[in-house]
Amino acid sequence: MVALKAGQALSLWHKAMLAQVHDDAPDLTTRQMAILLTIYLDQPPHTVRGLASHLNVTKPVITRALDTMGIMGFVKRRRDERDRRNVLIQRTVQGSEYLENLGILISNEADKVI
Amino acid sequence: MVALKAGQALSLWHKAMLAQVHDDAPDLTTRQMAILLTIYLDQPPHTVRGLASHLNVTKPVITRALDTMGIMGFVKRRRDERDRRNVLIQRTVQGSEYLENLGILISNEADKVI
DNA sequence: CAATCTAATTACGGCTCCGTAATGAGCAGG
DNA sequence: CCTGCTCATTACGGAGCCGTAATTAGATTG
Repeated sequence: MVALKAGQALSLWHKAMLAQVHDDAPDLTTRQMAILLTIYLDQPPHTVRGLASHLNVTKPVITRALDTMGIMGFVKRRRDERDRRNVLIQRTVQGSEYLENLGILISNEADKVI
Repeated sequence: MVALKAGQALSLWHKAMLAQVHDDAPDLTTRQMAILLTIYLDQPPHTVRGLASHLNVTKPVITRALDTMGIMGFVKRRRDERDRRNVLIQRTVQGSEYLENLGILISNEADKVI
């Protein structure tokens, strides 16, 4: 992977967005997507507070996003037994597959950008 | 620009999403972003009907997105004088700057992906 | 020139998200 | 134990987007 110029970056972004819109897959909001990717790409453990501070949003935003993505089956919650105030957010098979497909999709579109 | 593997693509996507969330710039929905990019990257003329068919969404979706992005100053409308039923969607300086910055942002993040 | 077709918009009811503020539950120190 | 603190969630009113259906305005055809 070498330099991606601004124009090519926009073109890639365009294709990826179009693919997302065309897919009638559930489309997450920008915040939800950022949260999901953080959960899957950054080192655990993940807590509501940690995610809120990392993304610089309020905690209810995280709670609601976890609710929504929990229903979608992309994440699940577990109580931290060492400090039961904490909630640990965990990955799921379904979430992994969703992101894997997304990665492939973007990668494929990148190949089409000269 | 050469091969972008799925994992790298996800990482890039992640960073771009995080940057979008951190910026308190107005964050567009996926559909709005797809519409805006189509207007700026594809050949004009652009009409409501054409955009709706290109993105495979209903016309009110386009109308509403144009309303919102019009208020933001990212696009403007003009009547087609040859067939006054049509509305031609046009670019603005502000919209160009917005997308230019977005392209640079993504490009910069791409540089950080090994 | 009336009937018909087409483009875009508006209307409407429903759903989701937002931010702020209040609430519930668990830990910790005196 | 009880007071204070922290973590997460819920409550609430407001705003935006959705899809379907109706509406407005302009073109077209016989």
